[in-house]
Amino acid sequence: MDTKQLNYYAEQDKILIATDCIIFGFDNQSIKLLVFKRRIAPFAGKWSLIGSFVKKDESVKNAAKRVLTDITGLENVFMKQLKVYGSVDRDPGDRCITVGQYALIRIEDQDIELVEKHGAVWYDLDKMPDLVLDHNQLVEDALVQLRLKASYQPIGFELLPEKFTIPSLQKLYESIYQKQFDNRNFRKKIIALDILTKLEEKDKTSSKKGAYLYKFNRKKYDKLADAGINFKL
Amino acid sequence: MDTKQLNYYAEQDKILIATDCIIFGFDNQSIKLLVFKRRIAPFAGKWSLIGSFVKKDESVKNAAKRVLTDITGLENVFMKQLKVYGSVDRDPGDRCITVGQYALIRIEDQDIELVEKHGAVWYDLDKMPDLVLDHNQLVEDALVQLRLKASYQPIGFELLPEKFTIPSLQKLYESIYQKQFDNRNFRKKIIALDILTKLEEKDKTSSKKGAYLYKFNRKKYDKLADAGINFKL
DNA sequence: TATAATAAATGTATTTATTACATTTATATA
DNA sequence: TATATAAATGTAATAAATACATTTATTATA
Repeated sequence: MDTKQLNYYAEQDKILIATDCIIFGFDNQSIKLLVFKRRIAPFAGKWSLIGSFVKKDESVKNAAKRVLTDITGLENVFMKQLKVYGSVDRDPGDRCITVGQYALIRIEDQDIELVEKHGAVWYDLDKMPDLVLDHNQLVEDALVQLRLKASYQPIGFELLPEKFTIPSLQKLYESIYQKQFDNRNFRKKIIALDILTKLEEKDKTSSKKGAYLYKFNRKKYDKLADAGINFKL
Repeated sequence: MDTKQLNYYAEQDKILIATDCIIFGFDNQSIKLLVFKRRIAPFAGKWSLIGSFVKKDESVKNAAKRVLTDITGLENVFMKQLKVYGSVDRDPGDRCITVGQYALIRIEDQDIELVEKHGAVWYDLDKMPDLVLDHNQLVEDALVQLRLKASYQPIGFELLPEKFTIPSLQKLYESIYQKQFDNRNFRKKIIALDILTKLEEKDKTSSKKGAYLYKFNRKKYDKLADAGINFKL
């Protein structure tokens, strides 16, 4: 760093900065990712994460929120920074760094028309098409991050409907970790967290007996999210 | 995202991008942070993290490496991305986003002359001066990150000398978490990780009895760092 | 040369969490 | 009323975390 003054900023290189959203959604069966076919050259027509350049008068965070709202119609979505991808030649279009930001949404809440209008498609993790640039890497990193997050914070609030069953919460975890858990132990563990409120109602869409619906206790949930847990499955 | 082609990139805003290093060091007693007095306006003369603008022809990672080497003389330092700070008005100098990157170094390895030449100073966490811009926030976030990292990966390799004692490893953890641990349980737990090799030598600088020196078993250490642990203290 | 002072090293019993594992229950439909 | 289906439940065994006090090796000093 030099000792020049005042117009030091003016002498520096300016660079394109983008953000790409890794949009996770859950439909009570499995976790999915929203991607679309890129519209701009190079690689127009190839599968891509959904993103945008960051404008000079908006924050990096708001750029991602704008993208999310444009595509899904949703506001106040849970988003978290993943990582910056800043290598010199990651984008043949021009020197451009991107900030990966992942979002967690309830698929049922989306504005389907908007999503379809943009040609965006939900893919299961094990059926993801190949993506442009370093986007496969972003997805892989986001999954690692999501799994890590799930191990020290409760998850589900952002991905499940207001009322949900324990079997569907288990499906969420199984889908994130891509493995099966023992239902007795899962139930025991999740109930021990003391963040669920059991309702009288049952959901009978997936069995004759029906499964009791639960809600998250938002206060306790947030408290745990803040304090951190040790959730090993 | 629009559907224009080819020179779409050319129409986008370019933005200044910087990186700021949160440089953690350990001197066998406590963990410290390296800061210096900022040289450029605005806020010249105020305490600041050490950083640089990212040049068009270097990666974000290499910009941080360059800073580290310039200041400490060290190469191949452990560095990890923390977060992007991208709000519109974080820097009154100009619209500028910064990538926080934290480094772990052994203080004893530094090139003291270089460090002093730059007017950089090591501060204990509880004695840190107030920093410019959002740098206090970066430090706070880096600490949270470091504690999180320490809970799922072994740490110490990058911060301790090649040979070290268990009491000094404990001091490192205590310094990071800013609390005391029971020495019997700490020893039990760290030995159970099976990443230490006990040497015949003793270090007698801090007691008459002397404490046995240990080395990390790099292979096992890396394997654990990769696989992840559950290190709760 | 014996004694005091200092930090290092060590073990155990108790509590808590994790794991593995199989049966019964409620309900809709045939 | 029998059948099929997923939901709900409990326990014993093992492993991990915690709380806690004494002995040891050595140097410096009386």
